[in-house]
Amino acid sequence: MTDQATQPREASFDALFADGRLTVMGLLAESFHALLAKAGAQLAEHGISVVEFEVLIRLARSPLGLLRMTDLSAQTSVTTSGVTRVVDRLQERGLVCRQACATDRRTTYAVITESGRELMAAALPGHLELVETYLTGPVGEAGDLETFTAMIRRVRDGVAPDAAAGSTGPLPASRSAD
Amino acid sequence: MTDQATQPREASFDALFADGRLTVMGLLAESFHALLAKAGAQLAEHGISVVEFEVLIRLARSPLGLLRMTDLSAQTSVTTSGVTRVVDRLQERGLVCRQACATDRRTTYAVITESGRELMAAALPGHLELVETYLTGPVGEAGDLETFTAMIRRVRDGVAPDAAAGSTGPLPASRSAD
DNA sequence: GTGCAGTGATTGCTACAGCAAAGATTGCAC
DNA sequence: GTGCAATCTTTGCTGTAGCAATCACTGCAC
Repeated sequence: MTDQATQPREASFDALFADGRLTVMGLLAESFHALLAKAGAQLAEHGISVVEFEVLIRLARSPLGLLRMTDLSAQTSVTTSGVTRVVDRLQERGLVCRQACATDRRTTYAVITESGRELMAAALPGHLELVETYLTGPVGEAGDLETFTAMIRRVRDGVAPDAAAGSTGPLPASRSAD
Repeated sequence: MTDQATQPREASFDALFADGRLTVMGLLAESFHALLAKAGAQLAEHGISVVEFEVLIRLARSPLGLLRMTDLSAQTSVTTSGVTRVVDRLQERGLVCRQACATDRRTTYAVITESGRELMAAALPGHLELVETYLTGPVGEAGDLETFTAMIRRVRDGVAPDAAAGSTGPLPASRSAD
């Protein structure tokens, strides 16, 4: 019989693990995960989580401060059931409220409240500073930030084309979504 | 009552949301999230999840095909309790096994089995192809892949310096969340 | 040897998110 | 008007991951 433990590792097998693509993917995973952890710790000081921040920022950016639950889901990489529960939590804290749609009784709008806007105004500067410190700053030091943005946008367009399209609905989606 | 919906948005408030840093962070989040979803769907065909893949690949890359639970945790952005359960699942499927350490009875090694290596050999080519299609390919089209790698490595070094260093070594006197 | 601080792995508890199903409503075909 | 497919949201169930506590062991001081 052949020696089981050490034998089966052919050169072609090991070579797979040396692939540069794996390195890039690994670096991206480590970076993003750590970035989220930092952001999460900072946002926790304001009493919200990363996904809650994500929902609030979409609402705050929306012209009328409201979005349909479905659109929130499309814009935030959270499923519709997830949005239901996130909005539940935010509503309990008075950061958003639900509002019925006058023309279609199936749809529910999530609306950011004054309190929600205040929290965003308090949390955003620190968040931007963090992004500057750990993402855009280092990127700029190793190359051109605009180039990086173009690269990552290209990736996004390829892997999540739906996210690039503007949010559907009655609201004027002005520029290409970012 | 005061006009709740439209009044409180000063120019300086809106300006925060137009910040380019938010755009880059958003693009990165969408890209990475979608990338993970694609990878997860593909790996599901092989019966494993993304974190299970992450653990298996670390073990497969390790010279002896084994790592201490703690080291696995350090290398995979999963907490030690998370590693315990992931290894539980993998062990039930015969992809890894636990092995006691001869010199320190506290430590447990996770060891990749022959079956685990076979699964990796089956899953890796498709995974690499996917990374090529959705990450390195598009990046290369929008610029230089080496530049991108340097940028993202710079980010990683800044935000997760521990991951860059070898897994061994005493923890630097650490203040965790800053 | 005994005691004690430090390290490694596991477990109880909890929170969160996805999937699939259900409930409610709409618009369309006839 | 009735029936039916599609749409929007919510809910039940389940799987997973983190935190903090616990158990086991080591190495050191005395």
